[in-house]
Amino acid sequence: MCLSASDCAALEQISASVCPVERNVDLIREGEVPTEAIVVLDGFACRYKHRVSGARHIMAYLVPGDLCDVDASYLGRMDHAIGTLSACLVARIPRDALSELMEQHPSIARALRLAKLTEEAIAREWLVNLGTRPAVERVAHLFCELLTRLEAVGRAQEGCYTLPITQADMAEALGVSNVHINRSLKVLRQQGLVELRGRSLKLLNLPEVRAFAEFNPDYLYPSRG
Amino acid sequence: MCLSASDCAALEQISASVCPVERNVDLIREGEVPTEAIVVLDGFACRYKHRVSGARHIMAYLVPGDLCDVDASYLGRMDHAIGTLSACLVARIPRDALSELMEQHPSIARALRLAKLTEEAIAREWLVNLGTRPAVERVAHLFCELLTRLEAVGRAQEGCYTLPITQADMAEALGVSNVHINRSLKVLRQQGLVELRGRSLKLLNLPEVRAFAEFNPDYLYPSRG
DNA sequence: CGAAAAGTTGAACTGAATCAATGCCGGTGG
DNA sequence: CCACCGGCATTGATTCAGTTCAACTTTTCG
Repeated sequence: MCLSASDCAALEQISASVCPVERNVDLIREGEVPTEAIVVLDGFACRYKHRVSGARHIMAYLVPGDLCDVDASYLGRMDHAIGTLSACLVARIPRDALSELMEQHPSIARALRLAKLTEEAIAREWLVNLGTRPAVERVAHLFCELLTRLEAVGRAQEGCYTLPITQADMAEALGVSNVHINRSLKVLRQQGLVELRGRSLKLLNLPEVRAFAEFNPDYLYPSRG
Repeated sequence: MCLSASDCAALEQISASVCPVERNVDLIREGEVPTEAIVVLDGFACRYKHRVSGARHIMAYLVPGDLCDVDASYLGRMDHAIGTLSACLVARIPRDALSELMEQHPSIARALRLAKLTEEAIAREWLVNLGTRPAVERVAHLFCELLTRLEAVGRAQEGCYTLPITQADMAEALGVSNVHINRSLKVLRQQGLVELRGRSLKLLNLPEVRAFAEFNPDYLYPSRG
C-alpha cells in the first residue's frame, strides 16, 4: 500500500506477467518458497491460515496497490497462504527484477519499506480490534480502515467504495461467525452509519462512524512526523 | 529475537547505555518520534495501545534478546507505546551506531531482518489466536510460543521458564478478562498440562500441550527453508 | 429457468464478562 | 515481631455477547 499512481505505473510496466485470477484461488500456498513478489492491481486478496478443523482465519486483506513478500529473498517456506477473495488482477515480479527496480528507483524502495511498516501497523491495529472491541465496532473499524486505504489508491470517494467480499470473508477476518457479522451489519444500517447493498458500501457520516469505531487513521501513515 | 549469544554480546558492547528499568515504565510513548532502538536484555516488556476507555491492549511481548524499532529512521511518530511488564535490563542504541553496526556485521544485519520477519509472523499467529481459539487454548498457545522464544535465548530448559508478568498482563494480550485468564489457568492445571506457581511456569507434557493449543513452532523460524 | 451461493432471521445454548467478595502473600512501619 | 496495607490471585453468581443450528429468502450466474 502507499504506492503513488506513478509508482504503480512503473511497477505495472516492469512486471511482465499481469494476469487475471478467479475468486478463491491461491496465489501462494502455505509451505511454498516464494520466488516472486505479488502485486494486487485489482480486486481483494488476503493472507490466511487454516486451522486443523478446517476453519480459515484471514490475517490481512490485500487491496489494489498492495505488494507482498518483498522480502522473499530472506524467506523460507511461507507460514501462511495468500489467496484471492474476489476476481483479481495480479502482477508477479521476479525477485531479481524487484531488486533492480528498487536500486533504480529509490523512491520506490522507500515506498516499499514504508508499505511494510504500514502493514505491520495494520496487523497491530487488527490485534486491538480483535482483542478489545465487540463485533459491531470491529466491523465499523474495518470499514473505516478500508476506506482510508482505498482512498489512498483512488478507489473510494466520499465514503463510498466497492467491497467485493462476502460476509463470511469478513467473519473470518474479524473472528466472529458469519451469522453475527450479518447481525452487526444490520445494526450499523439501523444506526444510519452505513449503507451496504450488494457490493457497494457507503459510510454515511464519516466522523460519526469513526467515533463509533474509535478509528484514528494515523497508523496508516507511518511516515508522517 | 533470533539473535545468537555472540550477536547479543556485540550488541551489548556497542550500546553505551545499559540501564535497569522498573516494572510498568514506558520506554517509548505513543506519539513520540523514536531516536534509538531498544534491546531488552532481561525481563519482559510489551508493545501496547490504550483505548479511550483506558483499557490497554498488548500487541506483542518483548523478551530478552528482542530488539525493536530498527526502522526508526523511517518512522515518524509511534502509533503505539512500549513499556515494561517486569523489572527489565534495557539497552538503547542510537540509530547511527546501529546503522554502523549493521554495516560492519552483515550477520547482525541479516539477523535483524530475520528478527523483523519473525515478529511479523508472531503478530499473524496472534491474530489467529485471538480470532479463532477459545481462551484456554489461547493461553496454552502463548505458553508454547514463549517457551520456544525463550529457549532460543537460553532462558528456558525442559519446558520451564520464568514468566514475570501478572495474569492481568496476559489478559490484556489475549483479549479476555483477567478473571477468565485465572479460570483458564485452573483448567490447564487440572488437565495436567502446566504447572504454574508464582512466576515459574512448567509445561508438563510438551507434545500434549502443543497438540492442545494446535501449536506449530515453524512460524518462529522464517529462515528455515 | 434452475441451481448454488450468499444473505437473513429465529431460537436455544454457551463461553466469557462483570460484579463482588474473599484469600493470599510480601513489604513496611510501628 | 506483628499488624496492617496494597496488589495479585481465586472463587461464586449473574448477565450478556456471540455461537450454533436450522429454516427460509434473495441474489447470482450458468
